[in-house]
Amino acid sequence: MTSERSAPPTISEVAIEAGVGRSTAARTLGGYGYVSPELRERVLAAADRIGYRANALARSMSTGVSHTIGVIVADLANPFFGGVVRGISDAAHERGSDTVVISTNEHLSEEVAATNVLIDKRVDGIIIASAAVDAASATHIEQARDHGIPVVLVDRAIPGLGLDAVVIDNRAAARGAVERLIAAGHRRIGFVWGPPVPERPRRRREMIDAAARSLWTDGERLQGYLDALDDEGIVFDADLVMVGEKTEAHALQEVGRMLAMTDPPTALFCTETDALTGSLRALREARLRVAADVSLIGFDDSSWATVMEPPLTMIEQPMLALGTRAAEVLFAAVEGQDSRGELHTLDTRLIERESVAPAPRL
Amino acid sequence: MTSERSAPPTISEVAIEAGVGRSTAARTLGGYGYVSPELRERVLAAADRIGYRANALARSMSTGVSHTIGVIVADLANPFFGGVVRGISDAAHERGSDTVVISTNEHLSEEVAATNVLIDKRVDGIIIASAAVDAASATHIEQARDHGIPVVLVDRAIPGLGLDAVVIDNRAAARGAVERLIAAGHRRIGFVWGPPVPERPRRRREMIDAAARSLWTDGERLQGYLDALDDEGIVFDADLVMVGEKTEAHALQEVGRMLAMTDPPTALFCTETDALTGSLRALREARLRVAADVSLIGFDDSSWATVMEPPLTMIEQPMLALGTRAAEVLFAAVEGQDSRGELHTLDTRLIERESVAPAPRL
DNA sequence: CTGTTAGCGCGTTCAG
DNA sequence: CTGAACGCGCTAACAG
Repeated sequence: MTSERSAPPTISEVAIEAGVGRSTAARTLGGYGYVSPELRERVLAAADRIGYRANALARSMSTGVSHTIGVIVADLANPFFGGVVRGISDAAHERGSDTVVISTNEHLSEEVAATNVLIDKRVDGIIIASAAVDAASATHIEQARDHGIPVVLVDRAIPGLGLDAVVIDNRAAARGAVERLIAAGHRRIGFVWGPPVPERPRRRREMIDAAARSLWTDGERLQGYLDALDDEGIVFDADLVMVGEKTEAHALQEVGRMLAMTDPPTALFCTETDALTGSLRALREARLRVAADVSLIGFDDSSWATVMEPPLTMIEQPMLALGTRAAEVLFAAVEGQDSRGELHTLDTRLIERESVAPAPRL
Repeated sequence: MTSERSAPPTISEVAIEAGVGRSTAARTLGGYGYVSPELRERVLAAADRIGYRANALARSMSTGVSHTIGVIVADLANPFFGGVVRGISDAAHERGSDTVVISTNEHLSEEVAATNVLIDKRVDGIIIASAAVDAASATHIEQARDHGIPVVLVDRAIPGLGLDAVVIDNRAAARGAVERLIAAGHRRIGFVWGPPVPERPRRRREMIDAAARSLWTDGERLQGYLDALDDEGIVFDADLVMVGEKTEAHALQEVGRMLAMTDPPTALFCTETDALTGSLRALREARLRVAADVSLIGFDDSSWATVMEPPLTMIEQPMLALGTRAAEVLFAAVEGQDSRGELHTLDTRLIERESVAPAPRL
């Protein structure tokens, strides 16, 4: 109602309008130092009369804190990351900070660029679900720390780097799910979403290494799968793990291949949402029913798992909690508590529904 | 490898390290003005020797542009908004800007606070899926404009405010879906996700107004539903529209109520994802099958709609495109083009699958 | 308790 | 083509 599009009012203009010195205005508006009730009133009145809003940039310049944290994930449109980021931003908001989010498409180069941008913007801290799999490929993270910016990892840990990480126990979760399948009598269990390599590794070790090289969580989940197999003395069959591009389309193809084997899997463990939908489509194409013909357990509980026919047994990840916890750990670091790269592990839950049935008799 | 945790290096330190004047360093590092190749080299070398990174805050102070845009949505964890925000941030990234996102839980008060924060941070522009339903409740948006910050609306328009908005044609989309149902012979069609009022309005006008008062999209979709009914001369039955809290649990309850009527709906039009899952659960509880017993069309195509049994017919919204388009419109405004509050309408698509079957004979 | 003064790090005149 | 000086809006020590 006042100005048209001139420069926003500054604290000096408020001071003039109120007829006081700059710093008196600054003190009341900035909420620090002492100022008499009368002047205080005058300043406040003047401020909103001319529509004053503090310039947070200028404030950050002086104080050195931006009240902004940075978040780097692979893809914000992925509901998992959407949930995590929401958790982070809620916790940040509670502490008076805002959140800038950058998606990297799982490319390390974009992650490095994103980190630099956040350093430039002088964010107070960074939370990152990194595509880096070892310390060697995480120099950009150390660079942030060199600039005095605390970093905490979320969803994915990076071994060897002394960094705090908030994660779930992927290995134990996977193991639990596969054990559930084995308990139902299954011995041929497909693993959907394996290492993204063109050539199928034949040896266990190679398989795990290949998976881990791509993504920390992938390696852990595959490990858990093997743990369960080992415990029950089931021999590992490399042909039962999906290999290649991690897309729904390719999962469809790989599961189709498995189903066509002479000794096909009677159960499937899907480590990701797209792996699950791909598997479901493969079953449909093969005219096989969930549970009745092939049992199934998925990762990342989604609302729709409930309304499927039959309802799907899933491993639930606490997405929001991963985010809020990561933010809490970050703020602790921002406030000076330097910690020794702990691994903060949150619980998962196997939600049993009806997609696991007893294995068919031989 | 160099500093421990001292203050980040400034441009002056680079100048000293390179043995040149401050502004020579500033010119090469800032990429403006002329500087001899030799000195240029020296400066660059010195810069990365001491790990210099420009302070974007200081730069913004001088230039007045922050290379940051703000986004306000109801809930980032909602896959729809996740997609929209991803689209926005991709487009912004392409133009060298970053994105700070704030969730408001659909509360106007939080939206106002969020707007103020963004004004304070001097973002270059704001994109907002507003909870405001009319100009009177959107004063915070005008305030942003008063501060010279362009604003564009996404997903939801606000009538009466001369603001650019990037939306889909909700009314036409809803109408198309309902017409499809009518074409299949249905005449008793339930509308799931109606006005969130405790008391069920009996008159059409009241019903629409109640819906529109809560959310612009809700009003439009209900209008489209009525348009289709009118066209085919089907009488409106207030008992076929859900009323009350917009949650999956309540949808379950309301659809259960409809199904128990003496003249129950033979088809359901669900305007939201949670409305859809709620409806699906209600059908399951009533031991009714999708298509065979009750036809169904949903809004917001999701990957899982494909793997349901039967696959679901859905209205697809271009989430990413909504975002990228909104960002483009915003940047046009940032660069000075002032436009006259246009409505940018993107296309939706009715994806026909198998959840619509002919209505049962009477 | 209030006003004055000096920076924060960078962009941008303006002389040399 | 290079270096010195001033200002962006605010905080923070300092006198009065």
